[in-house]
Amino acid sequence: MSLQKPSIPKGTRDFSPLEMVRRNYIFDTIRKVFQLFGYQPIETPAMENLSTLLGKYGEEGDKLLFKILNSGDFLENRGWRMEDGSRRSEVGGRNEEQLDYRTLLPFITEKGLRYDLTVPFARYVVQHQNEIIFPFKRYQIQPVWRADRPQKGRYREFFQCDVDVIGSDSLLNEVELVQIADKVFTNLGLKYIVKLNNRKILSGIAEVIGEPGGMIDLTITLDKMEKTHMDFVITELREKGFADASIDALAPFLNFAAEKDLAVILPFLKVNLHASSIGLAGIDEIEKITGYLQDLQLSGSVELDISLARGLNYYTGTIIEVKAKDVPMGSICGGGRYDDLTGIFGLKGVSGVGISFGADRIYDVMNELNLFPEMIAATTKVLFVNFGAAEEKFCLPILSSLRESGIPAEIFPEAAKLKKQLDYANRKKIPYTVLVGENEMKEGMLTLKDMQTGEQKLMTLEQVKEKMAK
RNA sequence: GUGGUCGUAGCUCAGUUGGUUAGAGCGUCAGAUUGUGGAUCUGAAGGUCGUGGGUUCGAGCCCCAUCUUCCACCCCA
Repeated sequence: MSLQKPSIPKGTRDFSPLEMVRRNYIFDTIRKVFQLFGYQPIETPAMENLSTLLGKYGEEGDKLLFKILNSGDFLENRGWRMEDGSRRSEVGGRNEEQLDYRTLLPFITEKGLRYDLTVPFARYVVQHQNEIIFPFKRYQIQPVWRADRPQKGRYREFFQCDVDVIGSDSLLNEVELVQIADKVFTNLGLKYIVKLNNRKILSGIAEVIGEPGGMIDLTITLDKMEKTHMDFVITELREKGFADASIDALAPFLNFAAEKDLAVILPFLKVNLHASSIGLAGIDEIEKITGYLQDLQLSGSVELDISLARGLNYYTGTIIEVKAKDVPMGSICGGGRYDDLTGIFGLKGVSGVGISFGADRIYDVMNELNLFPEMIAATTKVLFVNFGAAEEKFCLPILSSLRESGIPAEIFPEAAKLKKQLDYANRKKIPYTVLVGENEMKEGMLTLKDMQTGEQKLMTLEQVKEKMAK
């Protein structure tokens, strides 16, 4: 026993072989679908400059950024450590006591771990704009980090699988993203619901009720409709400073928040948002998208949910969220359109839209519903039992030959007791073992043992290969 | 960040009102059994009871702090 117990940071996890096999199954499924729709892979660094990250996710997002401490003795360099103990600071000419977190921050950290894949992607697009073929369809599967407090379906390190297309306004892209989600979840055997909304509709509602500047506050609160209820929403809006008249004007929308029938809610919105051109534009977009989707065979349902606000601050148009059926879990996939994310980095007028699959939540949902196929545990097909040095030498070329034929094979690395070696095969669920001792070597034959039935037979290498190939 | 919750052997968990040397099952290792496994039997190893303080003659048990787990809020995949 070591002196101190090792551990890993809060909200992070190790993945053991069984978990990895299952996670790879999810990643492979997703990756295949992305490629099927013509998307290309990229990767970006785990860390970005804080200037890239800060201010893109809202105030809350900034707090959840993992920041990386500068290397070197930055205290010494800033003159914060004085010989006489006076510890005066050169930062903005302020005293130690006047220093707060925000003032200090830029001096001790300038890098952070990525918070999502969309913002680094926008940065990437701007930096590589001359080599990119637009519209650029890319996918990216990498971990992201958030300094959140862990809970159900929430980790501090988790994988996102992003697909985005940038450089095209077409709503065809939105339609395609829904199709991608459909294909991924259908292939994984997951039942799902796609929820759609549009920031322009939300903006229109804010405008119509007389709170044009309150869109963000409104949407965040509206999003709680599903979890809580109307009274809660009204109370919270009042706390956020919405006028009574505005809240009264909002009431009809709240009443329709639960309405899922497009034939009912679309006409309702058209009437009630007629005074807002932006709101009407949003309705129009939703109508076009759902119009296309009607003709496609999707395995899940698609709904317009005007209480859906999810997504980060940079979304400007369509908002997409996918929830798993039959399991209480946050969204397992989400995204939307962002009209000017690259604008912040100096490339104006380029619109993008994308969604992100939460691999870890998908894993949790599939685990809970027992949706992982049994077969994917298979690794080694045949184990060569080790009887000693002479036998090892005899077996190695045979092993190579098997591997050449694409049969995963291994030899036990020590001439341990047979019991131990067979036990190893059992525990690793290796279906066959090969026993080669003096007799077999003399005859140039192999004894193949079926670990399930216990049956064993003397055969040639070719016969073994034939049997393994099945 | 706020509120609650959990932590005893590798794993799952007992542990009485605060009382001598902290237990069980599973797993591991060794042997019964030196080329035939999954079974059975025998034996062994394995613990600063999350960590640090405190109360007490005495703490796994009570108090405080801290870390971790899980859950809710905020927010989000």
